Amino acid sequence: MKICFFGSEDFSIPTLKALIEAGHDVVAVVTRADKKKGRGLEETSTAVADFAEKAGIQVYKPETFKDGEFCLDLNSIAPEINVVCAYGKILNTGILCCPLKGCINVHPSMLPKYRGATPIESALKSGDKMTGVSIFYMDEGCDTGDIIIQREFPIEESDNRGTLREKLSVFAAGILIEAVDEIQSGSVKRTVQSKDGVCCTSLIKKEDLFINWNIPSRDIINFVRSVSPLPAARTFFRGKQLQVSALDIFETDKKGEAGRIVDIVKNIGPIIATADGTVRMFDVKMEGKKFMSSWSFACGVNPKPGEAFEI
RNA sequence: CGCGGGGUGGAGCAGUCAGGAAGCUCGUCGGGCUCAUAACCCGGAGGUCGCAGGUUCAAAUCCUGUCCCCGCAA
Repeated sequence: MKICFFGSEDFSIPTLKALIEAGHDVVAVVTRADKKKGRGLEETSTAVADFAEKAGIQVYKPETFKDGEFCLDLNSIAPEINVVCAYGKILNTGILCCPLKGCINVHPSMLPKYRGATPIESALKSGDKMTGVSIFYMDEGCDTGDIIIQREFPIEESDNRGTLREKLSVFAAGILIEAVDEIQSGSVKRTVQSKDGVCCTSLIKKEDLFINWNIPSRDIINFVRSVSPLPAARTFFRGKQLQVSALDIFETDKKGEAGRIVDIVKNIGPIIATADGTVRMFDVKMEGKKFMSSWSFACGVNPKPGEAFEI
């Protein structure tokens, strides 16, 4: 199949790779434009762009679709289908309608659940035990199109955003190949999305990264893993920002108001009160430092029971 | 030249502004207490204070250069 691939993140790469390895003719890769990024604000291309260039595929980095310029390019490329996987931009009608056999998207959730920008994070934050991957025909709406294949995937207790994204990216690649094969052979079936269980997700804002200690332990733990290792959950201690990698419930008799340290346990570190119990931290990162164990943090900073983590 | 923080015994920090004998919480080694202990007490080992120059009677501390790490912002 002659395919034009749209993707911008690490998540996109296993899918792109699978398409190439399955012998499909990936004629072009479209990725987000280079951005100034990091210390020193150097222009950085996406991982997808680097991968595609190594594979010798033509790379496009359109700034916008509004001027119709890229649409002309795409028409001359004339792919049979567009495959979109974590591209990061909304495609307009011109792009969607260009390929004869349609435009399909890889979405890491069981649609119509968790439509939108942060399906993986939302599943973790909700404490779900299962999530999945949906391959669907794109339409004008946001993740509302007809489903081609949908398959469940388990979430482990130990998973966080990083590990689950990685697993799902590989899982998704396999399913996408099946979907493309069905399209190629003409055996593809379309299923309209259920009207029930619709649920939309939005981007995670910066202020959403701060830990609210005044909710149940389980919810805090799930929240922290939904943003770990990046962009990482934050809290404040003595006016300085701390990043926290992971939390777990730690039973103790000591009590305190939410956010306060109730005890310092040797080789574990500070024990912190929540709305309904107490938790421990694993690794923490202070401003200007690298991640260190919670116990190292306790050795260096010497927190006292009664002190509070804020915001 | 986007803004900022940091590199101090094995770990994590303080000390730097107002130069003058290397500190704190741990770990480690030896001894003691104890039925016992990851608890407690006593004692010891371990550091060219990132690297290179400079100022000074004297530099972790001031000046210059250099390498590495991190946060913000995007």
